[in-house]
Amino acid sequence: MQALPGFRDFLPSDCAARNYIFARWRDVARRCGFVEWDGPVLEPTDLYQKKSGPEIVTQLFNFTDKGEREVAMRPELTPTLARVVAAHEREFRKPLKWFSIGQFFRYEKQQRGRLREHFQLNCDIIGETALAADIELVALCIDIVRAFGFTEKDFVVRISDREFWTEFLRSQKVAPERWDEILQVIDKFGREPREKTTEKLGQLADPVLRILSEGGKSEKLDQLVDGLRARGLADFVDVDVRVVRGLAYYTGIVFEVFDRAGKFRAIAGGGRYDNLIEQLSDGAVSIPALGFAMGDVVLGELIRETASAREAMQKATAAEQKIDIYIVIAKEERRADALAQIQKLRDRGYRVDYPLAPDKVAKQFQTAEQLGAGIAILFGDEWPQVKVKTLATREEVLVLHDEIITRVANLL
RNA sequence: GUGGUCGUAGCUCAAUGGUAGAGCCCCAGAUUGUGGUUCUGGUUGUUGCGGGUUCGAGUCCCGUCGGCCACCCCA
Repeated sequence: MQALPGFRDFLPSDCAARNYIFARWRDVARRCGFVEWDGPVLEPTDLYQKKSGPEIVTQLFNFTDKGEREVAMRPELTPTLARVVAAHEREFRKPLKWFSIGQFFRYEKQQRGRLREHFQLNCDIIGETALAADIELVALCIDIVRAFGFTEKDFVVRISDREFWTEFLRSQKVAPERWDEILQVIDKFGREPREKTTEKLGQLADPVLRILSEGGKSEKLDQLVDGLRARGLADFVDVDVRVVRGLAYYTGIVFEVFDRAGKFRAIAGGGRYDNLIEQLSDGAVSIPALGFAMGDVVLGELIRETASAREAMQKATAAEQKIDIYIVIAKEERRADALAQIQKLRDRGYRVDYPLAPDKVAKQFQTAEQLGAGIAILFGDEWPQVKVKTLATREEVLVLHDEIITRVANLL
């Protein structure tokens, strides 16, 4: 038996890496004033079918439950967020700055960096129309990637604005019903043959291709970059109007994070979705919002393939997995005394381990070493004294058992 | 979902169509209370699974499942 395709087992080292990622996500988000929340892993399929665009539906991990309900494992958090905010927004002062770390699912053939399950950080700002919110969100996104040891040489945030395109389409007198379709074509630009793009755009082909090749400019995008420059983050961003993102609900600024080498899929992506909450609440609550998501899979790959980031992670996870004290029971008749001390040490907050079954002293020291213990305490013939050994220096001192705590406090 | 490619021990990989191996890991020892090194010994495989060709298949053919890559799509 093995795990289902696209689902991962997390062995201790994998879990350590995962916790390392979560810890940095959480730390930076909290540092920026975001508070953590979460929603259900299972949602009504309708939640996604209605508002996320038709593409998403074919890739849902969905089924009919025993109550004949059509349900789906959540593929993303934003629809849930919109629902929750619509229901509870009056309980909070605006703007809300919320983040969440959770597992998400999709049903599609897996590939590298693309599984059927992954963990994602979501950060959203709700109830603020000012561009300052967009700047804050992009800055947070940059700070989070930086927290893993990456620099402007390692990654870039490509920023665009859907309004840039909607204004263009309005100026070209294109019917609003066709906007989403044309944005999809722009999104695919570069992944599709040029002739196919031209054909789909029809008479819009010339102006659109001109913008795509010359690059677009807008006052809003300039202001956004200025805001980031004021924070010293301008080197992390590139304005690139080719970015529109696949989801239909985005209304303004959109952005994606890529590794500079272009080797991986997007590390993160997001944007403004000012109408989504109103749509999902059937017009009951109208409140602007924006957010981004960052997955653990691509980020983890980038960490493992970047020497500095990899070493930082290894150092942190090694330290996290180490224990403080290993208890060596040299004489089984001292086991009860050892356990009494173990309990005391653990109550003091030390990480303490010991052999569950009788074992040779040599083997016990080997185990102590392997577990990364700072010190070993040997219980044996010296009782009521014990030997406290600093493993790194091999120095050993005899202390009375009721002085262990103070001695240990000095050594660790 | 479509196409290509690969699948051998827990891991990394060997083996002209002719008896399935190595290293690492793990376990146990080196006269019984001291760890990173060393030495000795040991466990582990229906060669992913199921058919077929052949005197004989890990090796060739077909199917299937799984991994990887490209497409599709991207939250």
